[in-house]
Amino acid sequence: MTIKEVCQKYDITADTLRYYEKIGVIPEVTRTAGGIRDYSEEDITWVENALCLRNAGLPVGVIAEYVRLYRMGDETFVQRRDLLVAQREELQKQLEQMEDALKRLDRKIERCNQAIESGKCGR
Amino acid sequence: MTIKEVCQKYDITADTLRYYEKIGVIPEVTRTAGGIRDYSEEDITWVENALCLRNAGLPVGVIAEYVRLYRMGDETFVQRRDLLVAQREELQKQLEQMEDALKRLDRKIERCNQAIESGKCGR
DNA sequence: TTACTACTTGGAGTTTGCTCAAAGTCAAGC
DNA sequence: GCTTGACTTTGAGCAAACTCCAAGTAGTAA
Repeated sequence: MTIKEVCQKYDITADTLRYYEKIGVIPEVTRTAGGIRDYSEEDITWVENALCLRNAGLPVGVIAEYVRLYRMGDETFVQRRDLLVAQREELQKQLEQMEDALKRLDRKIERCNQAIESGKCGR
Repeated sequence: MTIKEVCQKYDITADTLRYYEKIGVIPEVTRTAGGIRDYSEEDITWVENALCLRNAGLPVGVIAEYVRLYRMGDETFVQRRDLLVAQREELQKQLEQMEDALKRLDRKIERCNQAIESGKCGR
């Protein structure tokens, strides 16, 4: 799969894909004889992993660190778990804050709607 | 309430509070005769509002726009509601992505734990 | 009055995460 | 063989959200 196909599939730019590879958010991608990226199934899986975690707000440095540990093999299971657990906690905290904000937005929306319905809007 | 007390209360820096005021994320704060900020109850409520929405990831520009509309009075209920609803949708989407990521982390953590328990770790 | 500290402002600097540009390389079609 | 277009690299540039700094002022304590 070419870089173009991958970025169309996931709606990201080729620059971002190359950037992720450069900083280790995904491992080095398979290349053709000519040096052109040719994403394998496994490469794609790494891309999906990276996008999922990035969309959830995990810093690229943390994801890169996880990938680095993963590629070091079986000795790093404990470190990997510790990293993952720490990120899980961060994410959980973030989720709670977002639920708070959602409630706050809902209350505000409700108040706006009441004002609009009661004809208050625009005097 | 002085700026120092406010930033201790909410664990943010005075620079951030001044920055929020400057860009309109909170309205202009009450001052003493000498020009020093003296946060009123209402000012504090605005600070809490700003922090809640910021912690949930809303851009400062959007929060500032809401504050601007709010201060324009009753004519802006419809615009305010539209802004809030749009942000609510963003937030909802983000929440779903984070839940996905949480599941992904949990699966990874589980796999690490199994490897660790089965003595695979460290050979 | 004189220190001293905490505040003030405006503006520059930092970090994160991309994003773009320049210059060169590769592969396919004519 | 030559052109074309998509790829390659390196490095600079950019936006968001702070964060820090310098220079000045305000209020208190001795």
